[in-house]
Amino acid sequence: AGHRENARSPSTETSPPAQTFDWMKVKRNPPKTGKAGEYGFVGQPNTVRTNFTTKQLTELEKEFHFNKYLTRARRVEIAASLQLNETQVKIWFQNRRMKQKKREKEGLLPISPATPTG
Amino acid sequence: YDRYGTVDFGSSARRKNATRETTSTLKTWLYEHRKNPYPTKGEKIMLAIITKMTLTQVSTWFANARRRLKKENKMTWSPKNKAGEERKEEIPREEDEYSAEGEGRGR
DNA sequence: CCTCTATGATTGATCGGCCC
DNA sequence: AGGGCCGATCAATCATAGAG
Repeated sequence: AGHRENARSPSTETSPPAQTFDWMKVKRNPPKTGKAGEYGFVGQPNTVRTNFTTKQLTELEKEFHFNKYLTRARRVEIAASLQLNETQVKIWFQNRRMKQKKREKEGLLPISPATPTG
Repeated sequence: YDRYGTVDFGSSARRKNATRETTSTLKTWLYEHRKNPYPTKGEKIMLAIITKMTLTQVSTWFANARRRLKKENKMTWSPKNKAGEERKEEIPREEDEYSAEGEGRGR
C-alpha cells in the first residue's frame, strides 16, 4: 500500500553526485489553505502549515468528544465560529480520528509478549 | 508532551534514540530498497519485531529517513561511525539504472 | 555544565483508493 | 460526477538525547 511512482526519462546526465530515485522527486502541492485577506493574495496558496490556536484546538477537541463525525451543518458552524475553513475542520477531524485509532492500538500492544523467532 | 505546550510530561514518554543494532537493521533495509523505500505494513511489522520497536516507530523512522535523505538528495550514509567503530555495513553494489532526469512538474 | 547537532515525534495538509 | 473517509505519507517544526 503506497505510491507507485515511475518516471522514465531518457535524459543524459553527465555526473550524478548521488543517485536520485523517483521517490525523491515526489513533491506535493502546497496547501491551499490560504487565509484570504491575511497575508497573501486570494487564491494564492499559503505554502505554510496553519498553526491552530489553543482556543481553536480546544474547541475542536470538545466537539470531537461530542461527535467523532461531523455533519455538514455542524462543520459550517464550527468553521465559522473558529474562523477556519470548512476543509480545515474536516481535515482536523479526519486526523483526529486517525490519531485516536493509533493511540488505541499503541496502548494495546506496546509490550512485546515474546519473539518466537528461532 | 502535548504539542508545543510546555513539556510537563513527567512520565515514560521520553524519546529514546534507537540503538546501533536497530538503526543498522533499518538502514540496511532502506538501502537495499532504495529504489522504493516504502515498506509494506507486513514488512514494517517484521522490522518492528526485529528491532523491538513499535509499528509507529518504524513508520516514523522511515518517514524521517526518507525525508532527510531526500533533502540531501543522497542515498549514502557517510560512515559517521566514531573512530574505531565497527565498519561493516557493506554497501551492496548494484549499479543498475538510476533515474536522474531533469524535472517535470507540470502543474 | 553548556552549546550545537542528530533524530524521534507531532500534526496540518496532500495523494490515491474506495464507497455511496 | 462529487464529496467524505481511510490509510499512508509528506513537510515543517518541536523537543530532547547526545556529542564535544
